[in-house]
Amino acid sequence: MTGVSQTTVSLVLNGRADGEVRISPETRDRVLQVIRETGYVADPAARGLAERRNRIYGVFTYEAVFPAEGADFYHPFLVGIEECAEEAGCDLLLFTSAKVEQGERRRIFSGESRIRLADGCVLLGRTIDRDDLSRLLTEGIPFVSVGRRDDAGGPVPYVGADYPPTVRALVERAAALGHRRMAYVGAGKGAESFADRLRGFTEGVAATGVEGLHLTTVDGLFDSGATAVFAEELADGAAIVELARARGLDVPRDLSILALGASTRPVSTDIDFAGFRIPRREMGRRAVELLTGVLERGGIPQELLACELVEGSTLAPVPNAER
Amino acid sequence: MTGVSQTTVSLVLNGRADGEVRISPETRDRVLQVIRETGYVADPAARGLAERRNRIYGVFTYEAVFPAEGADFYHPFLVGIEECAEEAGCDLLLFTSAKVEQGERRRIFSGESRIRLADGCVLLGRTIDRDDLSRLLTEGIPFVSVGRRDDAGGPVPYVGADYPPTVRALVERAAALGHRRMAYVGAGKGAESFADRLRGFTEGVAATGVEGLHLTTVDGLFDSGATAVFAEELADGAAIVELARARGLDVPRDLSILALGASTRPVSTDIDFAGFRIPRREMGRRAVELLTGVLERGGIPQELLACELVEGSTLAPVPNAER
DNA sequence: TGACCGAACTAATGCGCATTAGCAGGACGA
DNA sequence: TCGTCCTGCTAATGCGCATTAGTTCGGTCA
Repeated sequence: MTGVSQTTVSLVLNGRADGEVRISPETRDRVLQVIRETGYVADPAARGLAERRNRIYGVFTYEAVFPAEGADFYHPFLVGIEECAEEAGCDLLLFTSAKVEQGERRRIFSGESRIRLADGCVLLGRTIDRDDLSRLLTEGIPFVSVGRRDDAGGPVPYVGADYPPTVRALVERAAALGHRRMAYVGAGKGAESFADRLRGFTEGVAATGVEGLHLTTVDGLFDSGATAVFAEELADGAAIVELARARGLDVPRDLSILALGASTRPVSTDIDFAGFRIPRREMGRRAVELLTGVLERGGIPQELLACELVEGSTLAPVPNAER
Repeated sequence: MTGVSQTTVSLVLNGRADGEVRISPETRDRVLQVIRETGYVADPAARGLAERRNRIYGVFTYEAVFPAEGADFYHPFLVGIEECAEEAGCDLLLFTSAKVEQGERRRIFSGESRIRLADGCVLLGRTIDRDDLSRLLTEGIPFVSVGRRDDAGGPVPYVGADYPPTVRALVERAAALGHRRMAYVGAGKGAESFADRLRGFTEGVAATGVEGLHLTTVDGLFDSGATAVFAEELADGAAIVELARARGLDVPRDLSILALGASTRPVSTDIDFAGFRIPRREMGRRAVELLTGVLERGGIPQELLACELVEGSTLAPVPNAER
């Protein structure tokens, strides 16, 4: 339509009137005019193939991004991810095609993995398959995990929540209120986040010189003599409160309960737990920022963000305690 | 590595051992073996370029897909969309790059529209720009709107909620309870959904022979003598309840209030309104199904799904009414 | 007048795949 | 012995762009 070559249009479209190549202003205007009239837009797929980048950030989750029911642990992360992707001018790709079989959870590398459609990828999940992680590393696919991850055949890029000092601070806070016997209820392993929380608890106990117990389940909790309980997740905390009340105990007068972070399981409680706030939105934002950095400069970023302590109403001084 | 051509690998990869082309079982197995060993996966971008399809469904929303605050009107739609995309084996692309300027809402065609990255697109929004719609039509981009849309230079493919008969049924229900003077509060235009609700109200009023008023705002509502109020949105209903109570009115004893569908605005109320349930999840699912149909067979599907009436606790008989 | 140069473009190539046409070689029938 | 057909494969092309290496043409200068 303009009588110029495809090359010229491409050049004009990308504003490449710099040193190497030159286009006369008249030609440029003419091309731009036609582009405006016809509403021509370069095919992003072809552009991506040639440029070797698609301006797409992938978001991988093992479960549905949009959960059908109730409280959504991952939502705040996604809010941050979307905000930051918007600023970066990238689209977000949700790997909904990664379903394996009915009932099974998604897999990053399942058959025709379409992960390479994205320039890079943000990984979301309480745990992430170690094989998936190590394959991502060996294949050199740029990614950032939301949540700290142990090495998987090499260091994993992540932005996590800094649980150990946070939990430790909570232990110290409880100790300052006179608690001398505390219990951590939860696996303390499996997910990195659980291990980190238990570690913080252990450190805090050591630092304050109080007695610390680690119980895998609530069994024996009420006979343990603990006056402060650290629940691994919010849902655990809610369950413990229920049990305590059923035994006629008052929370926090008779028993203090601290919930370590939000819950990855659906839970409905309006208890204002003492504990901390995971900076989920910030983590999402930061993950995208780090991913952008990885794409531009490479590297294996590893960051931990501080959690904000929450006063709550489930932590009280030990009555008649000798301070 | 196998000593065969790229063509052969492509053929094996796609299981194209049918009529036209044939590959000997030995060769096939050898190729598959190497594929398994190396973990080779075809580049989806190149594949997309050649195949002219990406197995990506786009999701366009004018606001953030993951809203930062509170109640999320669009979430249930997205649940359905994700479910169905998963079944179709497609990935979902969120057009987060479509941001124009700080504070402005997204636009479908802004500069470098990347919408063609998707094979087709699902549109979500209370209203959708008419120019955007008509351009989608003229450019022949496959899409399905969630929510009925008026023609925009041609019929628009959509799956909507069937408001008119639903609202009409509510009017009849109110009439059966003795209400003889009813008011519709809301613009009744702007969005197709509002127009449809008002239309249903008007039809219902005509069919039952009661008096019907249309008020754009709540001004004058309490002097109108209406005993049943139809609020255009949930948020309006909540506001009206507040106002009524402030005037010392009891809902529903003194005034019945019906909320027409959920709210596109954030609202926090735990009132169990009489009204109906918009089948949002189903609409999301159906939109993806229809989009798949459009991609395979073309056409302009237009569907309306029935809404389920909700009994609620804000609709009561008129006291001392002559039935 | 011819060598040289820069400005303004374009031809050609490649990105990594899918697809089509065609080729080599063996079997088979006449 | 030759033509034909079938099997099993590959060369070549194109998808729509970005990019590189020219090419053309009109000055400029010696």
